[in-house]
Amino acid sequence: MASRTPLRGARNASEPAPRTELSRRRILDAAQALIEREGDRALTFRRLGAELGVDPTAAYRHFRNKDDLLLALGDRLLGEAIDAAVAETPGNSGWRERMRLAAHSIRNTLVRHPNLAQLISVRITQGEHEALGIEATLATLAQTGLPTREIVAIQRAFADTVLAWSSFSATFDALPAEAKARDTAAWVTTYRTLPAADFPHIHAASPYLDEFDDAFDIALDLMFDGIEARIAAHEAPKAREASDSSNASTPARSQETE
Amino acid sequence: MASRTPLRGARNASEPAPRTELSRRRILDAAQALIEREGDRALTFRRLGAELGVDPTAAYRHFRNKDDLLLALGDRLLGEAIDAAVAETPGNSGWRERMRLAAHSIRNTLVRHPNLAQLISVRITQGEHEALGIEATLATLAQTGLPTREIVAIQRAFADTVLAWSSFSATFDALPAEAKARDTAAWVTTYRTLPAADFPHIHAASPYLDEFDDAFDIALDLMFDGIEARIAAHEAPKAREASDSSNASTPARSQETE
DNA sequence: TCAGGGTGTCAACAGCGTTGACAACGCTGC
DNA sequence: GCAGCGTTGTCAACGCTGTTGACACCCTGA
Repeated sequence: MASRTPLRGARNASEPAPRTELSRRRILDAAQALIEREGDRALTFRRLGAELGVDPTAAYRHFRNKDDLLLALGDRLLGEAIDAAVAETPGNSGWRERMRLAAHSIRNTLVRHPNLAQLISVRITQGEHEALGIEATLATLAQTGLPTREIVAIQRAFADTVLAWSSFSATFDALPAEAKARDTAAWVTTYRTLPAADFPHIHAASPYLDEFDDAFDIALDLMFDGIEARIAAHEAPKAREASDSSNASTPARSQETE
Repeated sequence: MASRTPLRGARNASEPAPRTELSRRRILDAAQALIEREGDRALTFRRLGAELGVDPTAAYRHFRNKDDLLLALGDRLLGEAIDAAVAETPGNSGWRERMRLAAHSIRNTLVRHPNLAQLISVRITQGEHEALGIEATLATLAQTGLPTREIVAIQRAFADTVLAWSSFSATFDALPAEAKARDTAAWVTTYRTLPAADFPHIHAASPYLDEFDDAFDIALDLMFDGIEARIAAHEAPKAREASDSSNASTPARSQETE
C-alpha cells in the first residue's frame, strides 16, 4: 500500500531517487517487527515483501535464503539477550546472584521470541555480543577462586544449560493455550490418581506434585550448590591438610586435576 | 506403485478383501520408518501415502491433521526413550550412576529423532511410559534419604533439565555438517584470538576452551554434586548438632523445610 | 435387502521457498 | 558525456506443502 506502484519512467523529480531502498538492516527490522506483531509463523518472504512495500523476492538480493535470514535474526536477538543480561546484573553482588540474574535475563529474552529461540540457542554466533557474555561469566566465576580449567568447564555447562532451558521454556510457552493448560493440569489430574499399589513413590509424592510449576530455579540452585561444593572441596586442603576422617560423602569429583 | 490401482468391481475372490488397510498403528510405523530412513523433513502426507501404497489424504481418516500425527509419534518415541532408560539401568548401582545412565539414555533416543525431539520434550504425554519413568526416578532418589518434598523438587528439575538438554543436543546434532563443524571450530579460531586487553578472562581461559566438546556430563555432575551437598546438609544435623563454626560456605538452601 | 457410516480416491485450493529472465538504475573508466 | 557493468527490484513460474470437499466403495447392523 505504501509502495509507489508502477514508477516506470514516471519518476517524480522532487524525490532524490531512493536507489537502495533495501538493506540487511531494514529487512531485519521489518522481519523482527513482523514476528513481534504476528508471531513467527507470519515470517514469509511474501509477508516480508508486503511489510516493506517491495517485491517478495527482493530480499533474496540481501540474504541467500530463508535460513540465512533467520540466522542473522538470531544473531541480533542473541546479542540483545546477552546485552540485557549484562546490563541488568548489578556489579556488587556475588557470583551466585549474578549468574542467577543473567540466566533469567537470557531466558526471558528468548521466551519473547519462541520460534527463533531454538534456532539461536544452538548456534554459536561468534559475534561480539557473545564474546562479551562469555567474558562477563568468566569474570564472575573468577570470584570463586577455583582453578581456571574448572571455571571454563563450569562456564560451558552453565551457558549451554541456560540456552537449553531457554529454548525449552520458549517452546513450551509458545504452545497453544489449550495444550499448555492441559499439560500443566496433568500433574494434578493424572498422576495424583494413579494406583498407589503400582506407583508407590508417585503416590507418596502426590501432595507436592503441583507445587513446582517452574523447575528452572530449582535446576539453577542445584548447579550452584554443586559449584559451592566444589569451592568448599577446593578450599579444604588449603585450610587444613586432613581433619575429618569420613571421606565417603565428599562431593568432589576426581577428574579436575588431570 | 504397490497399489492395486483401479479395482472397481474387479475384486480377486481369493483375497479376503482387506477392508481396513490402514490404522493408526500402521501409519505411525510407516511415518517412523520414513523419518528413520530419510530424516524428518521427508515426513509429508504425500510421502507417507506413497510409503503405504495409499492415497496421501487417506491418513486424514485417522489423524485430524499433521500436528495430531506428530504428537502421536512423539508419544510413542517418549515411551521408547523411557523404556530404554529403565531397561539399560542396572539395578544394583547407586542413585548417581543410575540417574546419569537414565539421562544419557533419554538423550540418545531423542538425538536419534531430532525434529521430533523438540516437539516431544516439551509436552507431558500423560501416558503410561511417562508415569513409569517418574516412578523409577522417584524410587532412585529415595535412596538419598532426603525428605519427600525435596525429592519431588529435584525430580522435576532433573527431568526437565534432561529433556531440555536432549532437545538442545538433538537440534545441534541435526544441523548441517558444515554449520556444525564451523560452530565447533569457533572456540579455537574466534575466541582464542580475541585481544587479551579487552578480554582478559577469555585469554586466560583460552588453553582450555576446546577441551569440553560436550558439556552435558559437566552439567549433570554439577547437579549431582548439588544433590550430594544437600544430602550432607540434611544428614549433618542428625549426626551432631553444631560442630563446625564456619557456616559461611555451607551449600544448603533455606527453602526446603517450609 | 437396504440404509448408514467408515474408508480410500480424486481434484483442487491457497500458500510456501526458490529460480531465472528481464528492466531500471548508479557507478566507473575512457 | 557516455558505454559498459554490476547491483537491485520486478515478474512469472515451478514444484512442493497441508488441507478440504465431493465422490465411490465396502462392511456392518437392522
